[in-house]
Amino acid sequence: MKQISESNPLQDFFEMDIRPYISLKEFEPDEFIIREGERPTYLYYLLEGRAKLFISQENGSISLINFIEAPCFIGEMELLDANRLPQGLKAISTCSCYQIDISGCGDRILRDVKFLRYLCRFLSTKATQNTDNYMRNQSYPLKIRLAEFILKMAVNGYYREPHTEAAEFLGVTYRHLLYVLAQFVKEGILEKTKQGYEVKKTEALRGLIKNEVHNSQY
Amino acid sequence: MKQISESNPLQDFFEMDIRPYISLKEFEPDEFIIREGERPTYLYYLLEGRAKLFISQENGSISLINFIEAPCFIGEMELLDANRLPQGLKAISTCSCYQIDISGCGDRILRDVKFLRYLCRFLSTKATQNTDNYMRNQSYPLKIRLAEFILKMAVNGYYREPHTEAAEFLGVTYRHLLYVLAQFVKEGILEKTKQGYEVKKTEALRGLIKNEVHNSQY
DNA sequence: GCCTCCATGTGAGAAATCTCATATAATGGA
DNA sequence: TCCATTATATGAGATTTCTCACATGGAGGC
Repeated sequence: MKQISESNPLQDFFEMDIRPYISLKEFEPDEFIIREGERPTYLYYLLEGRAKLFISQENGSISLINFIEAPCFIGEMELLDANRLPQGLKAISTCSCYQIDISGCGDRILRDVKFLRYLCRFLSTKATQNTDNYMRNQSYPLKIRLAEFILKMAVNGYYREPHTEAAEFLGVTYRHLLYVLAQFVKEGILEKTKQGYEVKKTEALRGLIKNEVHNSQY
Repeated sequence: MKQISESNPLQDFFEMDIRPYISLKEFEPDEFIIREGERPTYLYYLLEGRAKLFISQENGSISLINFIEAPCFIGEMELLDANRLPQGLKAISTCSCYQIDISGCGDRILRDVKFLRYLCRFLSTKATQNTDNYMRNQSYPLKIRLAEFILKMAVNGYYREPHTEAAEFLGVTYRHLLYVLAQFVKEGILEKTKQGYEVKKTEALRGLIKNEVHNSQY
């Protein structure tokens, strides 16, 4: 955790001098960036890496609900709305972030017009992208969505998500997920090992996605 | 279009005095609130009514992409980002709005901390809701999603969306949409007339949705 | 009027997905 | 250790949804 002193790209998002509050922070794969229900003491800006958002249901089970991809802010919702209960966020790959100590400057950030404007633009752009994404995705068969999912979740060439979690996220039954995974294994795209499913043909997965996207332009 | 002079609920969202720029405006069903590609001259706040968001594809066809429901701002994305090309928005039911003349105060609004903060909170809450909604929906069979869709789209008890548009929005084939609509007719939930499908059993549609939501809590 | 285009509508078989039943590890308490 | 719970795994039949083929009707251009 070293201090940033010189010019910093993050400074572009603010009118105030944010640099005194910034430090660098890395999270290892599977490490929690934010624990569910625990109010974060930092506002993060994810420079590199992927993370997954969780929420736990009334019945106690945990659900994967979304992905976070660099570059973007993390924890801005909790900063904006003190009443919102934070969702859990866990690193997929190594995540390097700037962390901004909001205990020192949270109220000033919330009066920084440049930052608020940037955030509004970012959030509305993301909303549009999310909608597009949902619309595009909903008509694809599991084979395609699973291909995307595996590529997003794989670390060092290995896919090792719990099937129950994946099935819920993908909106299909456990049974059917297993069925399609078995197809991938039969086609030699995946190989089952003790460390998880090894991705043998990344290109085949990418191909599935690309073809489907293009076919849908009818 | 009458002037608002006394206290106004919209004022709560702003630090500046917004009242001089506000007027009331009503849109009839099927009337465009924003035409695609045409930069709106007002920021709207929808008080009552429902509207649908459109976008036209590269190939010239038009796609329904989302719903807007009161109360919420309309046109805030275009205000925030002058480069964004506006999506089309059409009233489903009668929509009453406040309209804020941004030619007179757009730059002041964009420096209004209270407004920007409200908008950030609103956008992030909406993003969360959208995600939840999408997650919940994706696993439902068409029967359920169509029930919701019909309830949202019906005006005065009549559903009359073009099937091509509806099928695309719901992410199913035209063929299958027709099949499920025919089921609804057979069950006496809908009745086909020259003015569109008449909704005969609103409660049956609501029941479909509710049951499915509850069943999914396993 | 005639032609084209597109939305509407129907049938039949195939593919995707679900339900249910059942069995075997793996995991976490008591 | 043993038990209870949960994740993993597979089979078989039912339901949902898709594909494709084809027919009809309306709207606009000429």
